[in-house]
Formats: sequence, C-alpha cells, structure tokens
Amino acid sequence: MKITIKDVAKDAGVAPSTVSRVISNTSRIGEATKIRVLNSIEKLGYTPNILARSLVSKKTKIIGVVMPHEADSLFSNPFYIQAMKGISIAAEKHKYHIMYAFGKNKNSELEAVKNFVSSNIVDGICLLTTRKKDACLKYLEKYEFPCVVIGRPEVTDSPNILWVDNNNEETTKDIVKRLFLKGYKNIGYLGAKKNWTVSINREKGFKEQCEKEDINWSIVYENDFSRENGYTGAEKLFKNKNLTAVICTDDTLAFGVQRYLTEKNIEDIKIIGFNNIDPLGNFGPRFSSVDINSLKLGKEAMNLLISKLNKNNKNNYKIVEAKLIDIEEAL
Amino acid sequence: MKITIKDVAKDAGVAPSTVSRVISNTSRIGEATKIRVLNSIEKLGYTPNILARSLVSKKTKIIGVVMPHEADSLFSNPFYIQAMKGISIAAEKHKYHIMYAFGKNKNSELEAVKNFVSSNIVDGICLLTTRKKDACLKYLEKYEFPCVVIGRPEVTDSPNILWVDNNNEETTKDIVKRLFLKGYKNIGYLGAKKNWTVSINREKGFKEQCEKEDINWSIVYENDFSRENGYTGAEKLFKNKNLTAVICTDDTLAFGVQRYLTEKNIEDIKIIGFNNIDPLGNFGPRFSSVDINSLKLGKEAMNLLISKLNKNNKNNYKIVEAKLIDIEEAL
DNA sequence: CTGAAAGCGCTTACAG
DNA sequence: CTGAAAGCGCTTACAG
Repeated sequence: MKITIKDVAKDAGVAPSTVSRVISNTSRIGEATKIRVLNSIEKLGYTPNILARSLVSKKTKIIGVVMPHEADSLFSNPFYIQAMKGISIAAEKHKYHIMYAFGKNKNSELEAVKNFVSSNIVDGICLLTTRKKDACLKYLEKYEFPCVVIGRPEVTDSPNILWVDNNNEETTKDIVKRLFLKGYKNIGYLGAKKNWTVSINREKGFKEQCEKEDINWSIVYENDFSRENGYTGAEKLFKNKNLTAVICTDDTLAFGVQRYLTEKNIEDIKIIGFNNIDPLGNFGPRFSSVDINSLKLGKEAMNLLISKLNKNNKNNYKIVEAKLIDIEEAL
Repeated sequence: MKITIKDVAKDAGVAPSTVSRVISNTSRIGEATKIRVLNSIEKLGYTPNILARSLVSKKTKIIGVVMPHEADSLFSNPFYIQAMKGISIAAEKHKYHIMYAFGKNKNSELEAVKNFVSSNIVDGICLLTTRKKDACLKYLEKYEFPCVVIGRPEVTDSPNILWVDNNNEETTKDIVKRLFLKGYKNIGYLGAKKNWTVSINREKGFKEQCEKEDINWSIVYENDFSRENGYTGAEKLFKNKNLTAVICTDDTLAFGVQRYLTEKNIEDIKIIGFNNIDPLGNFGPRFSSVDINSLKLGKEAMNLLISKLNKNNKNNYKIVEAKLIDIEEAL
C-alpha cells in the first residue's frame, strides 16, 4: 500500500499538518521536529501524492502541448522534435510535467485545447504553431487561460497570449539584402501553409525588401512543407522567370527545388531554406539555410509560460535569434 | 469560478451522488432524473474535474512515456516521432493522456521512471527502448508497476512486463537468406548501441543464418545510430574484407556507409538498412531498407498496456511485422 | 511552533 | 432508484 502523509505523521509522532509544513518548507518549524519528520519520510520512502496536492492547490504543474495536426511535417521536420525537447528540458527544470496532444485533423487541435482547459488537468497550454484567425488562441483568450505559442499571433499585445518567435520578417529582409549585394536581382519566394503566420511574416519581409531594393520578385505558395511541394513550386517559379535565387520558407521545400533544378539542368541558382535540416542522404550539394534554433524556441516558450504562471513574467513575448548558415561562408 | 458537481446537483434538484451516477452511467437511474441532470450539465457546461476523480479512483488515465536519453538519434530518426504519434493516437482512443519524459542523460531515464511511479501521476509506463540489464525495467518489475516496452526485454515471459517488437531475429535471417540466394557470399553487419536488445537480436539472426549458409561474415559495432558512425564503421568493415553486402542496423548508419563507398569509389555493394528513412536530400542512390512500422509499434504498445490496466489482456507481447522495402523489387 | 478541523471535487458503499 | 455520509491524500486558515 502506498504510504501517505498520515503514516509519516504517525511515525514521527506529529500531526499530518506538521508533515505538510516541513515538506512545503513554508512556515517556521522546530528544528527537532523537522529532523524527526524528515527522518520518517526518508525511512518510509514517502513521496507526496501530487494529485491530492493539486486538488487543493488548484495547480497541477502540468503543461499541455498541442501539436499541429499536419502529420507530414511532423515526420520530416526536425523543428518539432527539437522544440519538444526544449519544452521538456525547460519544464523539467521548473518541475513541471508535459502532456502532449497530437492532433489528427483540423478540428482535433481545438478539441485538445478544450479538453485540456475543461478537465482541469493543465495549468497552461503551449501551441506549436499559429494561424490566421487561430481558433485555439481565440478560445484560450476568451477563457483567459494561460498559454504560450511558438510563432507570432496576429494580436501580439494581448497580456494573456504569450509568444516566442524568430524575427522572421527581419531575417528574410536581411537575406534579400545580402543577395542584392551579391548581385542577385531576380529572386523567388516559395511559401507554404499560407495561413500560418510564420509564412506570412517571412513573405512580408521578402516583399518589402525586394521593393525597396528594386528587385524583381515572384512568390509562389504551395500547400505543405514537403519536398514534393518544393518540386511543384519550383515548376511554377521557373516557368517564365529568370530567377537567380530562391528563398524557401522551409528546407523540405528547398530540397524539392534542388531536385527540380538538377533534373532540368538549371545551374547556378542560389537556394536558401529555413530550419537547417540535415538531409542525411548527403550526396547533393548543400544549400544555405536559416537555423531558427528550435530547441531554444521550445525552452523560451516554457520559461515564459511558467513565469506567467508564477506571476513574475516581465514581457509577454521573446524573440529568438535566427541565424543564416551560409554555405559560401560570406554570402 | 469553475462549476462543480454540486452546482449541477443543485440545479437539477438532486444529490451530488446522483449526478455522479448519471455521469458514470453505472447504476440504474430514473429516466426523468437522468434527463434533468443531463440538461443541467449541458446548461451549466459542466465537465468533471479529473483530478478529484483520480484521487478516489486511484486511476489517472495518464501513461508516462520515457524517451531514451540519446538525443542524437531522436533528432535524425523518424522512429521516435512515429512511435510517439502511434502512442498518442491509441491512447486518445481509449481516453488516456500521455506524459512524455525526455531523458537528458543516462540516469535521467531511471529517474523519470521513479518519478512517474512515486508521484502517483501515471497508471502505467511505456519505454521506447530496452537495454541489457535494463535498470528501468528492473525497477518497474520490482514494484510490479504496469509497463510496456518497445523492443524485446531480456526476460520475455514476465507477466508484468509487456512488450512490442518486430521479429528482428527472423528479419535479419530472412535478409541473409535472400542475399545468399542472390549470390552474396561475403556479408558485413554494422551495429550500434551494443547493449540495446534490438541490436543484439538483429546480430543474432545475422550470425546464425550466415553460419548456416556458410557465408563469410564480419561484424562491427559503433556507438551510435549516426551517419558519422556509419562512415567509421564502413572504414573498419572494408579494411581487409571483400564484402559484397552490408546490413546496417539503422539507415542513419547506412547513409554513412554509402558515403564511404562513394568517396572510395567502391561499387556494387549491396546496402540494407533499417527504418526506411526518407533522406530528404534525394540525390544519392537509394538502398533497401526494412520498414519496422514504428507507428504500429507505438499503437500496439498502448493497446497492450491499456488492456492490461483494464485487466483484459490476453498476451503480454505483440509482434509487429517488419517489411523489407527492396529497391530491386525482387531481391 | 504545532494540532484539530475543514475543505478541494469527486466516488461509493450503506441505507432506505 | 436516490440520498447522506465517509473518504481519497493533501493544504491551510484558525486557534492556542
């Protein structure tokens, strides 16, 4: 039988409340009794039942993490597993547990959120992506439920919606700027997931900087972050254009573009992707890619949320630096 | 304020116990009161507090999943994310929640297990790998804590240790047999993680079949499932041997072997890997690989564990078929 | 500094 | 079929 606080109390010859106090270390306790209680805890191998504790404290110290339902990207894109790892590391450090919900379809994300919120099982929620008119965020905001999102929400100044993001707009601007300096005057942008804010922000920076530098640009959107969509996107991009460089919003797309160019014998096209994915099958030439630091995105998301839960957060967002890994060293 | 069973009871004009009964749908309830209660629940938007429920039922309907601490493999190997997805899908179907613990180092796995067990937060535990003299399994067995492991434990007939595995021994035997029929007489085996039972089983099948068929074999072990270790492993394997085929216990290793062979201009070597990883950078020639069906491994692990928790499990293990995806169609 | 009591939100014998 | 009561294992005012 699992031993409880009563067993410890009896063994130490004190009241359960006293045991509780020495565990929480919150009020002044006589040194002698403290030692006695600690000994009994040790001797009996007592560990508190966190369920009972949660019931009275109204805090479970569990964070619910909702994965995007797009299965395909999950499998091929290291972003998710790295972010998860970052989330778990940070949570563990603060003695929080993590509960993941893998959505199976469009609606299951919102359902997971509702389920988390209504069952009282989590103190806060973390979303791994943001969309335009995000239903999950809307729900969470309505119920003022503590949450953090990786990516930039449409409304960035709501006190209840924390967020962590790269500076995507600046990053694509910077890339365009660098390309321009190297003499690239015809640049394509291949996006996917049109309603994901990450795509929108990268596109925005791209477009603005192109217009500023007077660069010929074209933009193509595909459905998914996938090699196949990279290939079909490249078909469209290179149909009538004299592009010399392509920025892809994800490396999976970039691999598809690379394949297209190889097959069609189109040479000397500069490709830049995002996420710095190691392709494993390491035979093709590598292209440049932006390392978005997924691990840190996950960690900072947790730090932000947990700070909020402990009511000592300063900001409601955090920018994680993205870093262009350029194969030409100095682009 | 969160509404409770008392609020519903008051609204419906019944006792809390009655509300509880209509929710659990466990005892006979008058149709009229049932409807009244249901209406009140609907009207007030009541959802049970699962913490309180867990406290009395001693069941949390949460499963703890312990990830192996080897971070490297996590990032590159789709096995984990696919298994996680399988786990989550199956758990959700049975209305269980999943809590993941990402180990950071060798000891953190056991700590995660101990933590799960002692805090009363999970009903059962799932391990994503098994090792020789597995400390986690030993602990779980000692406390008779319900658990399932993906992979084959050393002791396969303990009623308390459920497991799900491919038939790894048979699979490598089968591969060797096929290779032999195609005329391969010098075959290498490149393993990693010497203390993982999956490696041991695959090696065993390999060795036995080679000796049976009178094939010249050699075995090399490296530390990790990684491309780098595949490369160094190939260096060793091809030092003095006239190998014509190499079986790698993981595709990540196989990619390294492939790279070595390409660099050294060694041609016509048959490579066979495990896990059927899509390399993304799709320029090198593909090699054959065994699809271990990670998604199903995860699903079946959960099904087994949950059956056990509901005391209606028939077996304590389940074999998931692995399938050789041969690039030559008929090897 | 410490104990007795109430309460967190449920479930489940025990009566009737 | 339904209610009153006890209890799951904690925490936290309230006294002293």
